[in-house]
Amino acid sequence: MARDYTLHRKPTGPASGIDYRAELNDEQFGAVTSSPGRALVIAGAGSGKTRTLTYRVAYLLDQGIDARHILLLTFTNKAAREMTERVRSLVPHDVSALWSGTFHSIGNRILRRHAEELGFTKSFSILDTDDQKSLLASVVGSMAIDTKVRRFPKADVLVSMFSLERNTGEALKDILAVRYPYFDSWQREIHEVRDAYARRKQETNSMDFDDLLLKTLELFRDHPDILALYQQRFRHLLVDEYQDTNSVQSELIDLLAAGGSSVMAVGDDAQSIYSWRGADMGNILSFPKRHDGCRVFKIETNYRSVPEILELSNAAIRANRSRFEKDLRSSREVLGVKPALVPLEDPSAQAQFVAQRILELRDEGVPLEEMAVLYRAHFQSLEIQMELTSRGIPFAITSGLRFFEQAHIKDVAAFLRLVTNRRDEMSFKRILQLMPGIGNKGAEKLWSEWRKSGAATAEEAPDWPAALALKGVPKKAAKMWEQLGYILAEMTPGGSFARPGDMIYSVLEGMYDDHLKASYDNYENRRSDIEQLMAYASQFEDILEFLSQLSLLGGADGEPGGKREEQDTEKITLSSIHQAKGLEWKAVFLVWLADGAFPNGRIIEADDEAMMEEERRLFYVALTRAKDELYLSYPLINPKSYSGEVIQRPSRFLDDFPKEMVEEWNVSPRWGDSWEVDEPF
DNA sequence: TTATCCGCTACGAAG
DNA sequence: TAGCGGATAA
Repeated sequence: MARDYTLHRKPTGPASGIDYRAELNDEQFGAVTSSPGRALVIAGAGSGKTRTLTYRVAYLLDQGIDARHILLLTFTNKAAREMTERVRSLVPHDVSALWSGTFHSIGNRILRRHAEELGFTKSFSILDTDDQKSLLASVVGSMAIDTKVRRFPKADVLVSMFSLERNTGEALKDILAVRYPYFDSWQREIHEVRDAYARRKQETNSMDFDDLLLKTLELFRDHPDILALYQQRFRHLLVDEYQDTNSVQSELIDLLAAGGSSVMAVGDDAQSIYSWRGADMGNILSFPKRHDGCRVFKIETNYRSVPEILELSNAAIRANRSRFEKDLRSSREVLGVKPALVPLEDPSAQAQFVAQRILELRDEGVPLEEMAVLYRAHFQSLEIQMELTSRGIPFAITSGLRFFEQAHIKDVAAFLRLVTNRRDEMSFKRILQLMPGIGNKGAEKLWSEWRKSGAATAEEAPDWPAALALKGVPKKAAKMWEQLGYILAEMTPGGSFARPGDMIYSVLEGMYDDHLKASYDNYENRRSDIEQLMAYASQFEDILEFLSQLSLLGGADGEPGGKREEQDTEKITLSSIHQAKGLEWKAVFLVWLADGAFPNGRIIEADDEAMMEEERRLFYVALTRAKDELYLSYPLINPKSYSGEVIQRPSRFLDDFPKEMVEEWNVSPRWGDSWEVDEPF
């Protein structure tokens, strides 16, 4: 017989004194102050979703809930950071015990604590897409598959196949049949590659991004005692962007909630744009069914956009068949200016138009911070970047290549990964291939020597220079090889780990700086990137935490360091629509609205209704980012298309709303001068 | 086996 | 235009 006993912890702080009634509208108030239990909040674009969630956290704290009982899950690091900050500024409570983060980062946190139960050590490495590709290439290479006779899927295709399988829970066989019929004849081999890949990850003590979710789920399923631990701890679960959860994420929540915790899931079906990584709108639709006594709150007042923009958005999304009927009402006054529809001759004219209009808006008093250029895919920002640069307009771009995915950053990180996880095959080989005379094959050989030597799996820290006495080191590499021993020894003084920042210093000065000078023409840039990384690293005491952050933080919102002076200067934002989700600006330029660019050509070809509807939701997300002014533009000709000069059709999404909702601008060039914009009135 | 050069192709979104 | 795979030189 167990006895229930309650531990009364001292309250984490005084009441916040927030007047919830006054600071929230009725719809928000209802959700924020709802009693514990299960709740689904359907919150339209711009309706104060973040506000609702952060006030909910504040409300829970005010009710005397211990911060450590709250788990706040988001999809992006930026959202996590923003919410934590807003909560911090809202309440006087100490919230350091509150867990908030992306699903992946929370998974990582849990897995580090219990890695042993799954046959890993807590210093497991995290493989990014790049590492996954190399590992898969190595797996395929070792399997004697004759890729010459018939085309075998390339590593990046394999990555998406396996990822889709794991994130949707569908069988690989079915995924192949439906999405990759042309590889169906390789079915047996693909399954073998998948299994060998899983074994290699285990052997090398590494997890990929999908593992961070799936292994957490596995941990909970196979270890009821551990699950119970977290069920007890997290009495209040809050999930942002619930419509974008995939089967693994939704199951994780359901499992955690099964112990009787409260759950508040917030989302908007019209903004579900991640099905390509397994997101399933069905999760939000069936949420009330899966959770007993679930209450549904709808928040439909839009505070963001003027009626002209909101009506256009509503009309655009209405073209989708599968959606909840929902009409957002704008709380704002009619502005009297319609969104602009701007056809332009070609991409460079489009870039010039955007740049010129940005300057005009700034003269009218709109700060650069309040403007954004959005596009479907990163490469579509190229001309605009060049134009802004040449006109001296400062911009911040959420770049396609993340900071930590650049080769030189990954090279340096490989050293740190290797000292924390000596079974890290990818890092070991990566370091070796920096040396002259060692390529793919050489690295492979030395890796197996290294494994044979036993140092890879030894319990205690190796004497590095001695441990590296391996057979088969080419003469050309001998000098650097010796140097490597010293560097690794320096990184692990007395068998413990040096500080992350010092480790990077050792790598840079001990060896990598020479490599940079020898291999790249932009040595200075790369060196300063690494110095930036060093500065960022010195905020960390714990090497494992630093490496986790490096893998989990996108350069998009977490560019390490970020030059301080630059942060003060006013900048306009360039961003993909996916990354713009949840953000807002006074003026938004949505560019490249041409069929084939947006909607994306592959989706047009696929001729799949569901995919097209998701694309349209993406369009909707873009439109609803704008508060006051919206410019929809497209180039008529694409001269840089690889099939030569191509005349483009305007995006089919532009047909989804009546022409009267926009004002068409005729832009004509004036030569020898800047472009002139003829406004109809 | 590695390093380099050259022609050909494809150009999606994120943790 | 970069990023590759294949061919060739070292």
